[in-house]
Amino acid sequence: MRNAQNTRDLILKESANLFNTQGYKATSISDITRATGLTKGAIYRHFESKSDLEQQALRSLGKLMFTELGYAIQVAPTFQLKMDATFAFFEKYMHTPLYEGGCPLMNAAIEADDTNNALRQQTFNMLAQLKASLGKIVDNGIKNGQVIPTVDSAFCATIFIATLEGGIMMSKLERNKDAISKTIIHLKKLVQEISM
Amino acid sequence: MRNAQNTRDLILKESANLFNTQGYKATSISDITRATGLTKGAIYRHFESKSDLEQQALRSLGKLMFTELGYAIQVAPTFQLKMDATFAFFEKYMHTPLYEGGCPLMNAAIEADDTNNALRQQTFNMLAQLKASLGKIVDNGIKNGQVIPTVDSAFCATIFIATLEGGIMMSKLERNKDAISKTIIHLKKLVQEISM
DNA sequence: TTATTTAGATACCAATTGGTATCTTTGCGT
DNA sequence: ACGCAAAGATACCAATTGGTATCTAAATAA
Repeated sequence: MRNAQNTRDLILKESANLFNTQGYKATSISDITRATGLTKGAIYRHFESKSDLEQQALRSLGKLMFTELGYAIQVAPTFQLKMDATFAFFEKYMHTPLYEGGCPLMNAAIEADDTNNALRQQTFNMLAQLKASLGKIVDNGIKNGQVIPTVDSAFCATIFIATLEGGIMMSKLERNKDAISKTIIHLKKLVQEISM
Repeated sequence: MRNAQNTRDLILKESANLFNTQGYKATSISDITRATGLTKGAIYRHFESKSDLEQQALRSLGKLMFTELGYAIQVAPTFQLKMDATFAFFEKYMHTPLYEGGCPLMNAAIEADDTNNALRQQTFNMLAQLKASLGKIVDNGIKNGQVIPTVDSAFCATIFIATLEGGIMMSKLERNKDAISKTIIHLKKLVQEISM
């Protein structure tokens, strides 16, 4: 055929981009036809409904994010370097973003109210995964004698995520790296404090 | 007449509520007629366009926020108590919110892309005002010998805002106070560190 | 080469969007 | 009591929404 997999990927990629920049509700099927050069018929052949497409698009954004971040963390050998890699990943949202429109987790979290429970649930899971990832870095740091043993890994993970996400939000609004850079400087100090 | 000011206030209040919970683009004029019990005719008599209403609604949310926060800060006598009041204000988003839907600054910041420049500009100004407010607390703290003089007030303000906003986002998504509470504990430690 | 499956295009649908023109009602000043 | 201006209701508009039924074209299997 005209390669179903390729067009599916194209739809997913373009719609994910639009959803993450304009918002899920605010992006129409027509927007997606324009971005892909396809027609409605093609889109509805590959996806059951707009809601289905939204969920799959967010899933693909999440996969992209966790793949990239996970790799960056994995290749860094020590606790401090793993944290540096994490910070670098989030700072990248400003100059060479993996996807446009900022952090898909935050975007979906803000938009997905009670009217879009599927999206909310998915975003909730993304956050849980991110917390687990960062928590594990700290826990491994403790195991490896790089982090003070009394440190609360879940607490740290929450602080890291909240601060970074808030920094991205501010930097996106102000259209410069100032806020995210400051938050990272602050978090690096925190990393120092819990290191041994 | 049927009290123009009252209906204007009603429209503003209900639309602000809807905008802040569902989003600006996602809230239709019909939603607002339903919430107010008025008709389109009434709404378009008081507001030029939906965009006009959006801006005025955000302005009223901002005013509400800064009035409440400003007062809480003002009545607190010392640096540390002013910061405590600020934290308490943000923590309140979870149990007895001043308005539904979380922080209007963050909501508008995430939604207002390049397609809604009026809203973006306004949100930008709100953030600047918040940064100035918190920065001033620190600066006054320095003047009054309550904060270490070498502390960078703009830096602190950015950290405070980013961390709090990120915490609110997480807590709203997780539907419990865990994240915001943790971020506040963390920020209080920071306050301690810069105090003298 | 031909038949069959299937990817994608076209043309439609009712419902909803933001917005407007017009009509009715209400309350105030006289 | 009455007239008038303002407040709000009603009825419409074209454009767009998500979604579907149908049609055409392309690729594979025979």
